[in-house]
Amino acid sequence: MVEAPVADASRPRLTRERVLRRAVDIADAAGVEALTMRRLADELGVEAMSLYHHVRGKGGILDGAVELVLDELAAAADTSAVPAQDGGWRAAVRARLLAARTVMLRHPWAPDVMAARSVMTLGAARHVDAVVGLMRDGGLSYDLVHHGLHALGSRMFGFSPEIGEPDAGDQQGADALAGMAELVPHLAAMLAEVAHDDASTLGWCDDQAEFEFGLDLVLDGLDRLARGSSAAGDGRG
Amino acid sequence: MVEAPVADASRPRLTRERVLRRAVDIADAAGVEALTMRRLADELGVEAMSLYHHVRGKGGILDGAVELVLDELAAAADTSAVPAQDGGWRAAVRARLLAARTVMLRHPWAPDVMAARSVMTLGAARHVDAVVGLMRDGGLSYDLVHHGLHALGSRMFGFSPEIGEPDAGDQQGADALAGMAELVPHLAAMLAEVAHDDASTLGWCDDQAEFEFGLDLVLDGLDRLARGSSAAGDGRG
DNA sequence: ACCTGAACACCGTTCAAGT
DNA sequence: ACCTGAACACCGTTCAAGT
Repeated sequence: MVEAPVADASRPRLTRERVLRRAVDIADAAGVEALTMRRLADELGVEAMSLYHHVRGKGGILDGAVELVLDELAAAADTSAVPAQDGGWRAAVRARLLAARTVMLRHPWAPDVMAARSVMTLGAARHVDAVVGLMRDGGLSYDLVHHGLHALGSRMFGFSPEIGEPDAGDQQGADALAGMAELVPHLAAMLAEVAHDDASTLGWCDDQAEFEFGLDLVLDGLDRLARGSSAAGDGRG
Repeated sequence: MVEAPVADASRPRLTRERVLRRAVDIADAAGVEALTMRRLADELGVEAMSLYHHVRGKGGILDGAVELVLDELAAAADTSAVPAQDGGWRAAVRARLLAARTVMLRHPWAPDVMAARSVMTLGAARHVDAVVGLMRDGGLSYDLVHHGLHALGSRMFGFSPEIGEPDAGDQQGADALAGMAELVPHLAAMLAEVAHDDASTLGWCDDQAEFEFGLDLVLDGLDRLARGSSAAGDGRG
């Protein structure tokens, strides 16, 4: 009746790999705030302290979980790669970042964790390295590539943080804005018109379309600069 | 010898305003993670529970602190406003977002809090409304303005989250990258060249210059689209 | 109405002890 | 080497009690 306390076949040996996989699963299903040492241990059929034998604490778990996501990203980018000559570096970079996005959409917590613990991990560096390689092969100078990485910002990893604009279905945000329509007339007018035009989405914004719009704006700008046709920044220096 | 317990002249009456101001001070000086109910109360010479009579808990404090920062932003944007006709909407938007940036640089925690608790507050809506107004007056359609807001992303509020690239003086990131130089050859080569060229900053990147580069890239792209000269996004739809 | 002290339900983590 | 239980030092917050 009493369960065998250790070396049970129903509880395979604890492993760094198993710990991190389960951490990703929890974050996917319930968000990072639900990813606690005690819950993670519990789901693995173990005590919280046992985890410390396989990972360097909570921080190590977050870093390791992100690294698993970045492995997924690398795999997705490989399978959806575009032939280099087929539209040039621009199409190749575009395809890679859209592939990255499909992975990040499966792990919405990953961007937040990457932002909070911004260290240059191997997985992140490899992704950036691939993009740098594509741009360089396309004839961009390292200097322009460098500016380009900054201009891409978080779009580099397939997402763009949406601040200030309510998401599709954000009823609370919609109500709040409606309540202050007379205080923000331009914004209210814009949203009224856009919401009316764009019946394809439930709410106001099609995140995927907006991501691609912003991405193309940056890639087009870089392409133009690479060709030397015009200078960005006539305002200052 | 014993201090008067209440109505002491050295302890002015607790007020929502005083609570929020002190919250901003703590976050500025020690980061958001140092902003706890107990510490905040302590610095105000009061018990933690007293705060609940003036704010709606920790969340209300964070929201209120951000709102104070946005008030500062509005004031800074007003004083550095550019005449509308002087370079058109582009220069006016540019000036406002650079003004926003100077404020956000004084409160580096604010972007994180805004991202974490993304509700459309009055202060945020007013800032966005001003930008929409400038663009609209410049002749952009509401539809283009809407896309433009998404493309600007967090640059709207004067910052751009830097993921994956070590900051200036990030020795740990530098060491990490040096250790995997052979695994990320393009990235290593780029950084070696850029670091050599750019002797003006201590580290690799001049954040202000990169912010302006990205901002100008987006504004130029929008301006070009408004003039109808070329389409962004030849890749898809 | 405003403020307090004790307590509750959580965190991540250290430590000494088990096998 | 691996896992455990109790404990520590924190959190935000509820509650009943004070003035």
